[in-house]
Amino acid sequence: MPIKKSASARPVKRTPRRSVLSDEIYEMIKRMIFDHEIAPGSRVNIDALAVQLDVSQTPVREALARLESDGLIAKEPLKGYKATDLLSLKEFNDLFQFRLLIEPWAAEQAAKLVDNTGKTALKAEMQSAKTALKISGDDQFQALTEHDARFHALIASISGNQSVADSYERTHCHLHLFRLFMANKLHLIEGESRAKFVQDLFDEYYQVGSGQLAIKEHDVIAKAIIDQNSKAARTAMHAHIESSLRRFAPAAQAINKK
Amino acid sequence: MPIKKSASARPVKRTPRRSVLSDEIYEMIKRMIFDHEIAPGSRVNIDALAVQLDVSQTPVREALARLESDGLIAKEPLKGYKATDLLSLKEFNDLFQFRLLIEPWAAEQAAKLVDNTGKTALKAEMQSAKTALKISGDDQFQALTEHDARFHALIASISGNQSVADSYERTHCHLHLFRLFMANKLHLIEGESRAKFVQDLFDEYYQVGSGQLAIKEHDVIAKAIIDQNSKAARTAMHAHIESSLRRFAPAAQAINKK
DNA sequence: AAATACTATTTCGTATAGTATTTTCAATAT
DNA sequence: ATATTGAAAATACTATACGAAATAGTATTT
Repeated sequence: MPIKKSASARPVKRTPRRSVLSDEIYEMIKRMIFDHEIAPGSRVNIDALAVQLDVSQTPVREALARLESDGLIAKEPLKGYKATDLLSLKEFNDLFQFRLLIEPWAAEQAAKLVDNTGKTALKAEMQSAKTALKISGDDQFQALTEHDARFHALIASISGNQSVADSYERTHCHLHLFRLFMANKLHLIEGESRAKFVQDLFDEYYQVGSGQLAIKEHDVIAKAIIDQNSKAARTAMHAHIESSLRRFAPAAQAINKK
Repeated sequence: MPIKKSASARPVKRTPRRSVLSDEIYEMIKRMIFDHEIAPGSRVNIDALAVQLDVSQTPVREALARLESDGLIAKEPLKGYKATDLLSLKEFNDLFQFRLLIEPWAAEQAAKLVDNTGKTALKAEMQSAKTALKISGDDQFQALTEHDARFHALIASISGNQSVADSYERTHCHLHLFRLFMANKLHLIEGESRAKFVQDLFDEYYQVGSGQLAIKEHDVIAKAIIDQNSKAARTAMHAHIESSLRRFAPAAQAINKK
């Protein structure tokens, strides 16, 4: 009786991979765009990227094709891929207008349809927000951004309408807003002599002050949904998005003015 | 006096390709999904597809990656791609609910912002609708579907909000609705003995009757926009989408009941 | 200085080989 | 009969090398 070849060849028999390389690469590249490792507007060379990530071109190409559909990477035929530019002021306003069309409705629906699972998830997400507030430095803004993304996606999901949830996800608004924030920050750092001072003010304004405010607004929304008060949920979401628009507008303007 | 060099040097040289192969393949595959050459829910074999289209796997993979982002193809890691299933009744309703959130607003904005270029484009599109009504048979439904897709996309574009326009395009609603229609038709053909009779009724209802009705509704919307009557445009668009929902609902129900 | 020609780089697509995983299907056991 | 098992086949995934075609940059000529 021969020894099982398959067993001897793969003695440990590692658990089957649940994801494929191209998916990981997709996430990696998205991450690189997220934190300016790939700067807005910069060229993306497939070869170089493949070498850098230590994979072949095949998964990189698939990832870039998906990122193009997502609107995070732009393709110019025969010239290559480049990271999309930062949001123009118009795109910024358009994006928030779009969110105003779907998110207040989503919050309203969520309040109508939420079940115990949804309520638990909402409470957990708000708990994670409180944790994020304890972090300090740049990481705090990133943590808050990620909470924000999850919070809004969660509500879209609880609304029960997949089309709405998908359309929200595909805006990648948290990614675009974070890029604006980072670009603004980098700009300030390289700026005049008062850069450090301005930066500190900026940090305080955006991270601590604004962060706490945003989370307070999230709290109102979450409570309204948990109370199944649909009108209050809609109103609170509307107010939150407009408030968020006002918070980010200076950064969007500064970048476009530059 | 020398002959214009740029003219003499270039004419022989064939015009540079404006698109790359993977884009053409993307369109081809989308087309194959559109008219059930790739049936809903069926597996998509990359190898076979590459052979069939007479290209290598690379452009096919890029196209499929994009189609997955579009939600037209689903990927299961290590198992491969498959065409998405037909819309469930819930997805169907969700989709129309989503459209109700953005399209009436888009029509309203379009009426406010439309310029002469937009008015001309709207008139041209309505003219093409009249032409489509003259076609007979199955092609008519396809022609009407394509007009419908262009009409709604045009209004979203005139609204000036790129986020809104993109989100509409990405629903690919005309594609999904056409697939529902075709599936229903195929189902009827393979059905009972009264199939032919029912089919004729169906044709008349959906193609001639419904087609003319849809175009009448488009006319109302187009006129409101051209008149820059924003409230009327919003109302007309809202009514049209609800009317369209009612027209397609029987097909969506029939398929889900099957 | 401007047009042209040439070179280098890069993108795009092909071809192929190898590995990992799923699927198929028949033999075996329950 | 049903379920389990295990090899074989099919398929998905990744790597790699190469070549054609377009673009970008440089040098040369007029």
